[in-house]
Amino acid sequence: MPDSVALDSVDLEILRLLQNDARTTYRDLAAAVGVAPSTCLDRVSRLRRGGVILGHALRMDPAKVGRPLEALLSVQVRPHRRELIGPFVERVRALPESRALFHLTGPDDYLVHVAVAGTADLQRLVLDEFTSRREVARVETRLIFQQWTCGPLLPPVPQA
Amino acid sequence: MPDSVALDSVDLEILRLLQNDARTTYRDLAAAVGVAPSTCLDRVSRLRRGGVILGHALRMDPAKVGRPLEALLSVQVRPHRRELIGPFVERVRALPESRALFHLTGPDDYLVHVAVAGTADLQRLVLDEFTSRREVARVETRLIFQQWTCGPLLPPVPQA
DNA sequence: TGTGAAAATTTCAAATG
DNA sequence: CATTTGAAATTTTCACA
Repeated sequence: MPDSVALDSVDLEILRLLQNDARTTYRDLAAAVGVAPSTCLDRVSRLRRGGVILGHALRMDPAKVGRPLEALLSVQVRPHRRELIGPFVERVRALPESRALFHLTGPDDYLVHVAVAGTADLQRLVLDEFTSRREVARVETRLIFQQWTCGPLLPPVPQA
Repeated sequence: MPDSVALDSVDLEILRLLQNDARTTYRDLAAAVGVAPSTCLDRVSRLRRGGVILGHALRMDPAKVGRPLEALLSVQVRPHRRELIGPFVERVRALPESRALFHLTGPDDYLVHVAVAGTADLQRLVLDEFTSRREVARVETRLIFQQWTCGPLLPPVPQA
């Protein structure tokens, strides 16, 4: 599978519309883009097969399911070797509190985005699932006041 | 709209399945959960109206659209006053490179998740869109080696 | 890529327990 | 009164032009 995929203006417009609402019908896509619905189906199938579209995700409000507090945990794993970080990553991913996990450059190796019931739940999570582990050298906790999604992801404009 | 919503086992199972694949049909949901398809439609409509389901998002691979490098930017905005941070947030959200934006506790006020074409593009972004701004006091850049999504978001288990 | 028809799904009103 | 039934409306899907 090639690293990047050739996308024409029809593909780009379809991606833009689907990022706005992933449930847009082929009929509506077709009307907006100016091609036949079956062409939209073909384009979307191609984008899926090409790996441009990875899937469809449900956007949920964590607060509405009893997790009104979100936080980012910066975690140092020491020693930072493969035999330790593999299990660490899988354990973190399996936590019901985890929303996303990043492996980063810099002094803090991992960033974990979590959603919890409150500060007590957050304290329990940090103490029981992170700092109590031998491979976890340090955890820094920052609360999320607010978060925003951003505009559609599109190819960079070629610099002149 | 209430802060949280009463969810029975049917709702929870539907949410779990839809988080796994948001395109699961009502027919398949119904078969898996053990109710009629129309009941699934009713439950999902309710979850949408109740704000539990915020929408359906397309998961895309940034690398496939010419943005193979991702990074997190920690940004200090000084002075941290409403009349400065409102425009800052809107400008950042409108950048084609921005994927997500967080307002955090701690010394770094904002975290910006960006996807760029390469290190040159990242340098341009940091210099032209962040450090050149008067209200931006400091930017710290960390590259993302790898990222993972996590298991389904479900209500916390009541502590005994 | 479009046409048009078949298959599947979504949606809803009425019936059911 | 939430759920199911059953049918209509819509969408998805595909063979062929």
